[in-house]
Amino acid sequence: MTIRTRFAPSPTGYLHVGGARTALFSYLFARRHGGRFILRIEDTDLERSTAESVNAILEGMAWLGLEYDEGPFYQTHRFDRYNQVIDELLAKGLAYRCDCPKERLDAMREEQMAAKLKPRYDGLCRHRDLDPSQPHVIRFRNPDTGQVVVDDLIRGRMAFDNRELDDLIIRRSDGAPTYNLTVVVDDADMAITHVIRGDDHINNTPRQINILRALGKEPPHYAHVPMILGDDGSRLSKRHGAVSVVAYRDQGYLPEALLNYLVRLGWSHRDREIFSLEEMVELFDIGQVNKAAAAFNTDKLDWLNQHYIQHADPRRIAHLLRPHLGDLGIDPAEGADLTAVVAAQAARAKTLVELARISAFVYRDFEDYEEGAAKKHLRPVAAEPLERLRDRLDMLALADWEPVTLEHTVHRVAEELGLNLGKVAQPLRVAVVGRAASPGLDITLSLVGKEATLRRIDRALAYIRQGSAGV
RNA sequence: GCUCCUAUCGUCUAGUGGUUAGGACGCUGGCCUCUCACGCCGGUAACAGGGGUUCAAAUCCCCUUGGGAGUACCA
Repeated sequence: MTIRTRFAPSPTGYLHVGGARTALFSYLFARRHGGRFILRIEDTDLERSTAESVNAILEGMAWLGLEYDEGPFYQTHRFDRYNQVIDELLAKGLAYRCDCPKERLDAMREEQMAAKLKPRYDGLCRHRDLDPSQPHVIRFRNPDTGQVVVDDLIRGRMAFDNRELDDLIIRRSDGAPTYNLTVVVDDADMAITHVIRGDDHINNTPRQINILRALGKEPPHYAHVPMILGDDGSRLSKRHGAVSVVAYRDQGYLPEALLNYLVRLGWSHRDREIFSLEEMVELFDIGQVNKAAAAFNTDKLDWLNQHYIQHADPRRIAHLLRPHLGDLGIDPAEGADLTAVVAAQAARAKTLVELARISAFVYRDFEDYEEGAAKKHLRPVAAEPLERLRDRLDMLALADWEPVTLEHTVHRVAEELGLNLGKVAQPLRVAVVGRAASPGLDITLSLVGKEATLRRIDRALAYIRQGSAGV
């Protein structure tokens, strides 16, 4: 039998990292076993579902590269089917109409809570024969004895007593079916073999199995993956910074970094940390997934992102970097080859945003010197080496403006002046970059170009003289 | 409240009765070095508590405590 899994988000917000991980696990499990991965949009809550959310989810999935084989299916397109099932349950006496007013239900709940009981519908309408033309909801007649046993792929055996459950509503008074009914009908109709979802659904599982059995279907296998918590161990929310997958993209994270981070949240393979999507597919084992919730740690995500920026094809990174440079008002077409810039800078940035920020100097003169750097390196003693550098560099032909010659020039100036290389290199670096950190000077100068280099050295010399005059 | 799930370094995890409790991020010492990174070498730090079972428990059982979820005409 072909393995079939599904990701079934409800479009009431963006695709967040917890949902993305659930989707990833579901995707990996299907791919690992040569099965099919299905996307289903659970939009039966007409009030809260939006088209924007659907788009955000689709966009997030596409960015991560989690391709689905079937779908997206929309539950709102399947109301006829749900009603057909509900009518069938009604006809078999496995469901019934109920017109209990909200006030009665609320009062009952309060009484039960006060008596330290679990709030449950008391089944008042179970044996009443209501007029279908009057407003009503449909409730599922849940078995009231016995228990439901679930052999969860992640948690092992879980048992629930039927007497803890009550008769849940499967169709609202407005005629719209509810989640616990639709999910069961769809999973059965779509021949889902493995339901992989967040563990917030554990408590729904026995109800769904009961409905499934009433329909004469065999339940699928279940795997409930734990939730993702915020940095501080509390429930993940906006307060913890980015939670939406697309927001990570906008902040300069690579999809492979986020996927790698998410897969290691709850799953591991020996001592290994780096996994491509293909490697995950090859090695993933749902039974190996951790049972406990995991806290999201941005530091580790940053480390992975830096790793991937560093090891990816610089041409691809260059392409992805363009919009971030654009955000800084820079068009890299008007300067050094962006791929060369990426090759020089990749090891220095945790995100593409940072990469753009530390590379801006290649394409335009910086605004101000970094305070500490100027104070330390652009002092009067730096004037002589800078002047000498300016002369020597000016003498270089444009054709000689390349790393080897440039490095040689800087070394020669240091020797001539009898100075440590650092006394020459650092003032030059601050003069050209504006800060005390950059790639090797040979590369840095070659990227910046002759004209801008000389211009910036002049600017630094003026800065030094101005500073001395003020003392 | 009730039901269910859950518990190894700060964080992510390895571990399935016998280990000096391993790795990774972070932090930190050093090497490399024209700076910053990268890289390399080293250090820091954990079995929530209490009872059992066993020759032997991080591993099995029970209780407590902590964390999470559900308890809707949300999904």
